[in-house]
Amino acid sequence: MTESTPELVAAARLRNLPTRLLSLAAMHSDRRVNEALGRVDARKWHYAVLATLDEFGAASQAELSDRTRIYRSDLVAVINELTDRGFVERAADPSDRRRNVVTLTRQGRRQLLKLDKLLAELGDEVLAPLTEAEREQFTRLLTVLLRYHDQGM
Amino acid sequence: MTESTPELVAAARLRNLPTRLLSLAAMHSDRRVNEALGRVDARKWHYAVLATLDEFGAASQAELSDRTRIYRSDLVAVINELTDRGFVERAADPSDRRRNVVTLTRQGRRQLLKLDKLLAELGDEVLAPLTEAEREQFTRLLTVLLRYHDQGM
DNA sequence: TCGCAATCGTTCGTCACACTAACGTTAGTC
DNA sequence: GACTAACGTTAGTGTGACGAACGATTGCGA
Repeated sequence: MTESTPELVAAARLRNLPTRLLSLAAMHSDRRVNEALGRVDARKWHYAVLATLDEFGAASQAELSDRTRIYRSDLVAVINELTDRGFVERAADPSDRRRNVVTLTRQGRRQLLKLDKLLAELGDEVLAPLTEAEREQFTRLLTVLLRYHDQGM
Repeated sequence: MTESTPELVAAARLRNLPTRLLSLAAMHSDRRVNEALGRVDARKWHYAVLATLDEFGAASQAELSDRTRIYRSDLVAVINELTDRGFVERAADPSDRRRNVVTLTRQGRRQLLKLDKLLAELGDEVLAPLTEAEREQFTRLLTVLLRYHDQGM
């Protein structure tokens, strides 16, 4: 009814390889998130930008890129999409005409709240099999890893 | 000396989003793994196939695909690469001429041991900031997640 | 004050990866 | 002996991370 594949098991070496587990888990998680966001015509970059603007106020694209880890080149399209949807406004910075100032609109803030809820649900869904304590432990460990490698964060 | 970027911090909402942490951590990990394997002219699929053959013996490509999660279509190229390097042999299965039988060679087993060591080092490197107990906890949590979502594994 | 280097936004292109579709070949089934 | 299903293979799609180059602008040092 659900799956016709025999569901063969992987080799022990693979099952115990932490880098592989991490990769597979992230794939699943990403897929879920992308699907769910796609259903409301959003992408995770949208959320990243909206949340950043909400927390730090209007910013240049360079700053947004640094904070969200979105490449400057890719950020262009993201801002385009957000302006098309009326969630942000892009204007030339009068004090430095190389820059743009990206501003969160009222609709943008509303969308942010909507995505907040959606992503919270998704997080619960992805971490469903973990207890509350385990979830905290999990995010703590991930944070430690990121802080260590990536000097950012 | 190392980084010229100001290293801006991300928004709190993003810092606490488990799906995002997972994604970022996996990206870092994958990148390290791919780089390291690339330096010895390998890919992670190579390891997956070699390990599977070592553990379960000669197999058809369909079975390898099921066990390694590599798509049948992509597996073709992987087996090509491995035969080019002399690590596996591909022959028609006499008992079912639709299938191929993929066999691990002596060189293949040697390569597997080499990759074993390399990946163990990489695992240590990636999980460096975690204590031994935390590492076990981490892989355990990942396994729980995978087992829950993905009915395979 | 002039020239050089750096920064910003933008466009274009690349590379790898997950994933689908279609197809010829071969095996089992009724 | 026709139909269906599995196998390996080819080709193609979509996306995401990433790099190169460029015009416009700014700041800095000679």
